[in-house]
Amino acid sequence: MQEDRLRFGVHTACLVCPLRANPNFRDFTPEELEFVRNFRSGELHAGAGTAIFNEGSQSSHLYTTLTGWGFRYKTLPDGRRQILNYILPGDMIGLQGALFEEMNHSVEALTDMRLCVFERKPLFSLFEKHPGLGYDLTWIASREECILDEHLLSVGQRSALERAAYLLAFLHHRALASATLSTDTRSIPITQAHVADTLGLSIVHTNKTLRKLAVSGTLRWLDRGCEVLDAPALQRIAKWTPGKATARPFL
Amino acid sequence: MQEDRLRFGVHTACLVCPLRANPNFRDFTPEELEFVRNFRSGELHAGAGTAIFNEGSQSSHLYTTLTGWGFRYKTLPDGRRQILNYILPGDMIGLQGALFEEMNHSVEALTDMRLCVFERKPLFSLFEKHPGLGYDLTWIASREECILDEHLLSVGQRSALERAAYLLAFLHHRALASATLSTDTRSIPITQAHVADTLGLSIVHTNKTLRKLAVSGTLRWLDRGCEVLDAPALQRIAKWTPGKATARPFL
DNA sequence: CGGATTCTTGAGGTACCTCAAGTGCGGTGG
DNA sequence: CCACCGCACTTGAGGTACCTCAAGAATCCG
Repeated sequence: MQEDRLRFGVHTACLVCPLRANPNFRDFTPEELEFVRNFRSGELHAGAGTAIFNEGSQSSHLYTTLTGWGFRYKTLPDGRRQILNYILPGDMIGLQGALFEEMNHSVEALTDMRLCVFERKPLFSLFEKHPGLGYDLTWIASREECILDEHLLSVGQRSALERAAYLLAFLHHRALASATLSTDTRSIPITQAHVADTLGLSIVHTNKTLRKLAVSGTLRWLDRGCEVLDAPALQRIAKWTPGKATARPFL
Repeated sequence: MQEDRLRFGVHTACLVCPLRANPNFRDFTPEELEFVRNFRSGELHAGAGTAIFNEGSQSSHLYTTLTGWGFRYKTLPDGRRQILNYILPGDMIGLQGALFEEMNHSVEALTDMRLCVFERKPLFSLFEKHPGLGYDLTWIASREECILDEHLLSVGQRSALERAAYLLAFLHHRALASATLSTDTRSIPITQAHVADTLGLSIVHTNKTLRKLAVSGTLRWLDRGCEVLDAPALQRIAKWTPGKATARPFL
């Protein structure tokens, strides 16, 4: 929450961008790379627990996640919180704030995060000069929509057990796809309170539900984290299968 | 559901497009209008109840809604259905199908609909030749994302009464914004089964909840339709306020 | 007029909630 | 070093919001 945990770092070149090394992401043409390098205005470090965006605020920046985990959420006036989606390396943050007047959701860092910073203003020139990148932005927005569709199906129709299984299968799948699990701690860095606020369940019931999954051997709960042991079993319980992955655009 | 209720109509010019006459939508430049006219490949009439897209299918077309109501939904293997969002005049259908391999939701017509048909293939040239229209597509995808965020908050955190109030306030607001209420029948053309599948509630409980709203005088339920009598009251119950409207892009 | 669909209402069940207490761990300060 | 605190997780007991089953009334359609 503390603003002082946000700090801007040195202007590292895109050439050493950890995302470009990842085969899950698509390559830029040299011209595109050059444009993005200029578009980019710096790097930001956000400590775990830091607020990156607040609902209702205006923003002159947008970010691409380089490392770390975060989440998007909305709240009701009385404090009820709904987590909308999680943010992993390669994900863009704040596109809504760049297109509309203000953000209508908040973003918080789950772990320490490294973010690539872009100015909001030259966004339109991106569409003018590099139609391919404009296309990518539409692609990115559409992909987020797909994920939200699936979450809505989950919260609206699935039982507590199915929902929990879906969420962890989903996060596990995404972590693998952005190659954060193999390199990093191998566990998903969330608390049961996060799971509860994602699934629309109480913390108590979330705990009992996760316990069931743990005794069935499909996952293991650690302190403030979860390790998925049997992803196919979780997918079967949730009646969910991940979509086929294609080379993702980013930035 | 019957395919024979889908029929392609004559190629009416964009010049008489009912959306362009609506002040809620933004104007095209003459060049953009000319491009869109060529991009457009015809018009489609879909009868009430017709399936326009099916989850998992591939599509070579995308549509913009000219008149009528529809809805997007996903289902689980055992038949549970989640309605994701409603489709009104000016809304685009099938963008996901154009960007990804296949559709991951279905679309069905709620009333008779008139749709403007576009080919999927020349979509990229839209980004190349008219950056402004490419920007608009990103805007449109982002707006859908905003709506889904709010729905997710609703289904995950709001009580049955709040959810119902939110949904009807939301639909009422959208109908006004696309000017379908004043001209048309003035009522929202859905059944209580649709409301139930949107809110993640059973039909029985949905009925009892809507009844409460009806006796409090905020709405009236007609046969297969709903008339909103006191939109501000619904918004207060739901703890929701519509975002400020700006001139919307379309096509 | 009959059949299908939608809406309505009651009665009983259950999945999830709230309240309440207790454990274990990591961090902080004396 | 230990005492303390706060946070995350755990577990039990009782309550309630919503569900399922069932049946009836109203409306539309062929």
